[in-house]
Amino acid sequence: MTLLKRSFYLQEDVVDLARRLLGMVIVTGSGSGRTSAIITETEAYAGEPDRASHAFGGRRTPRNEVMYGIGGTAYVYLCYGIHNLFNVVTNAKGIPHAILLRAVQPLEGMDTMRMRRGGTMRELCAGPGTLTKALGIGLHHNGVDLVNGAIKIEERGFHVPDHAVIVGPRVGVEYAKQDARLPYRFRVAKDHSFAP
DNA sequence: CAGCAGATTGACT
DNA sequence: GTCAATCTGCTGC
Repeated sequence: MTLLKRSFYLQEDVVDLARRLLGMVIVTGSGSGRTSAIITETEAYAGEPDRASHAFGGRRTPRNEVMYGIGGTAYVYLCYGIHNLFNVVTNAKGIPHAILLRAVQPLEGMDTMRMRRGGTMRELCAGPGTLTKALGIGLHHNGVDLVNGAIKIEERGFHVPDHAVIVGPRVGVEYAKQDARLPYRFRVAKDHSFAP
């Protein structure tokens, strides 16, 4: 297994990076609270020109400030006042690209995840708000370094072939007018099984 | 400063 | 299917 390097996150094509994050493994916590999961659904947010992005038109607020930081940083924000959503910031400092994680597949620490989710019998990590809860990601992780911090993303050889990838428009961005239907959402087909 | 919509979820009719 | 929960930031008075 290989920790993704800074150079991975500094690449310019955020849509291509969103596709390539599929099959990567996100690791959080430590000791008995260690949890990891395979990334199975992502969405790209392409910075200032993208009407669906928090950084559209160069918008800069306390909330989205870390989007303007260097690639390889975590952007965690509160959505609907309730849910923590986790994004990977990409590209060079000053370019607010980000990739939202919408779903992951539990790999290690499922008992811990279930506890964090309040013992629910539902899917543990099937949405952007639930996966952060299962992985123990909160607002205190906003701005943490993914290359050398409390959250890591690793390449473990879970290859996702193109035929197993479903590409489509992003969810919940109907307000974004002409950008609402861009094919920036990537997800692994449900029947795909990961084999290293 | 009030009102409202939002990269959502889960409980209830 | 409907709706409440409840924080951030934008719009308009």
